[in-house]
Amino acid sequence: MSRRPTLVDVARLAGVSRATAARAIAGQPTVDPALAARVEEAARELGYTTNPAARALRRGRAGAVAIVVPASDAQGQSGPFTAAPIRAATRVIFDAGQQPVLLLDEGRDTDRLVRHLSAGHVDAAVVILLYESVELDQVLADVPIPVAHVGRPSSERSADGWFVEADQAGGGRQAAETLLDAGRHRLATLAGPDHFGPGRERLQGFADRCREAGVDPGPRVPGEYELEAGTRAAEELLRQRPDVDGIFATSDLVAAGALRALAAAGRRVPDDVAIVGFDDTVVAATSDPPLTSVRQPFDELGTRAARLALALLAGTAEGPRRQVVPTTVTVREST
Amino acid sequence: MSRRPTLVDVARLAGVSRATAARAIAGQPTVDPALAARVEEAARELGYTTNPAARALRRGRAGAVAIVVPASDAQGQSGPFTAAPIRAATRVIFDAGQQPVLLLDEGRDTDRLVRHLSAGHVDAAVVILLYESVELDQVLADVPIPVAHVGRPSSERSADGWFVEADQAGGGRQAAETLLDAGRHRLATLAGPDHFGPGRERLQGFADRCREAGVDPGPRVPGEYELEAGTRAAEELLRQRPDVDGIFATSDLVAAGALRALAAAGRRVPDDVAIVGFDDTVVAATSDPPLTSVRQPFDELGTRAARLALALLAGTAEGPRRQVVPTTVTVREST
DNA sequence: GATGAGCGAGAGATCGATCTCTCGACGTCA
DNA sequence: TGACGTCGAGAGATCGATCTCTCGCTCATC
Repeated sequence: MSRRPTLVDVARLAGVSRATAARAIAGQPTVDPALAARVEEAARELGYTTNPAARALRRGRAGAVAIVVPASDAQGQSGPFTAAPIRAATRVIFDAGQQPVLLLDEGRDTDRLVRHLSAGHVDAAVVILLYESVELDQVLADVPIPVAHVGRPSSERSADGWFVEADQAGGGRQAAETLLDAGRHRLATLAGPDHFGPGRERLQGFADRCREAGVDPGPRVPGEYELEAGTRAAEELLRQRPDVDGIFATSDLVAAGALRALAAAGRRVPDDVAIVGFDDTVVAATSDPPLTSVRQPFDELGTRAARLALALLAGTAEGPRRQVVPTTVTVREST
Repeated sequence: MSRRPTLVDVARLAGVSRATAARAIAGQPTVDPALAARVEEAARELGYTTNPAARALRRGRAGAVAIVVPASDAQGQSGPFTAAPIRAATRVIFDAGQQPVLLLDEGRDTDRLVRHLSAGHVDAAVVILLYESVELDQVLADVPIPVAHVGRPSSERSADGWFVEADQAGGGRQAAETLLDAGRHRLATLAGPDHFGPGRERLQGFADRCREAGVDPGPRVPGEYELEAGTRAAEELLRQRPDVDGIFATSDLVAAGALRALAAAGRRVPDDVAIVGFDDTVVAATSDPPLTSVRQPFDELGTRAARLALALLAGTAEGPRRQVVPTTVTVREST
């Protein structure tokens, strides 16, 4: 019979009691080194591994941490954005000896998610709020386990939660600096939808930095975060400000769309017009010319949020309840 | 005190024994309906949920299924390819009442992965082999839990495993048909690296279909799956076969790169040259013009593999050990 | 030489659900 | 009316690790 060996088997083989075997394996100091060695040897010989379920039951901890992700558009936008923090968080959680459990927030049926998080399946959660996921943080406020969020609180109600987010305004400032450093002064911005808070902050940061430099941030043309929308917005922009020489698009897709309008209008990039995108996605790398883009530190966000969740679980969390991580600029050929 | 309610609490409140309460909650038929109602009422009142650890211990099942993913290039290629099957598998596993546990295969330290899969943390595994992950299927052959793979066996040794894969050759055939239907007969292919088996099959399928139609599949220009490589390969192709009017690129990135070479050479797409990509990634959607591309059924693969893993666990798996799922063609403006 | 401190190890209890075994009650049939 | 069968429900055992409590031994000190 090939039943999995238990601690009893190890103890028997080593000629000690269960308690001693447990102590030896846990590495507790109150064990005679000779006995500990015997136990370890026995464990190795039997191929013993501790039964996670038994440990979980006794300890009252599941030994698992959830990663909650918006499931909305698997193919579309959020894919590239959520993949990085998911992987980073998974790595941290696994390295901490916990099971990373991936949970999808399907939008509808949030109840089920909350129930799962409350039922003892996991000890803590990392919640990725980037894009979509409307007010999930509020729903999760009542969950009886520690939660670390990637993204920003959707309202005051979740102000007592823990958050890790990218410095959106700072990213806007970096975009401004990039254009200013390239000697551009006739600027303009291609905005996203107004309801998207982070997008507004990017623009705010951009405008602030421009004004600090004594430069007019220029007109702000609104639109959706889509390629065609970017093309249309850029066409509109060229009508409003034909002499534009520096554009900040708050999304790579919009920037890529804008490139087409510029090419169609006979403007050379970056000679006539420089353009900076946002997010540094594969689209930025593959557009023609490749886009200079502001990169959000998605891995870093995931890593920090996971560490935060583990620290909350251990009761050792410290520092501010909102961490802001700086963005960086990936320079390519559009500036 | 706010200890989580246990079955004992429910039983006491309902005035029955633990055993009866357990039976009632499990929905077993051998319970007086009146008592069952009382138990359910009590459970609801107390907010009882069964303790997963206790259940796992008693049942000898962890109640979790792993999803193993290559961690290699989080930012790069595999991101878009693995995201879809991950999500699909996650959904299926969660809907089956199990915890989806995400595990990264970091390449090095495969031992740790194997140990985790063998230690009782999970009851089964879905392993995503798409791209990279060399021979992971062989390493996992000895894991004592059922494993369902997405992708193909890397050798004969893993022939007794369970696999779900996309019909690569079929995809190549579809690409050929798309070009033939568009009336193109002066064809050529842009290949990937030779060691990449699925890429070879795509070309084989393409060539087979061409020959069936009595058309020469044309020259095959090799290269890497990268944008610049695509440009260079297309330049070479235009030298080899200046009159080409239909190109099959075995990757969207290569196709997108080729578009640049074609544009530079003054060829209009699709008027002068039609081109079909592979994978239907965001690059296909955002290139200029947008690429017609062969789409691999990544969600379907993930869904099927997860269902397979659950079936293997339940002992109800049937059908062939290798399932092949057809690709589809997403028609855009390049053909 | 005796007492106390300190340390290591064993026995038993515990975590909570679930499975098995047993028993009691009721109904049916001879 | 008595014996047997059926069905529902309770008591206890069990899964395996770990925590607590207690005991015994050794060494040091008076």
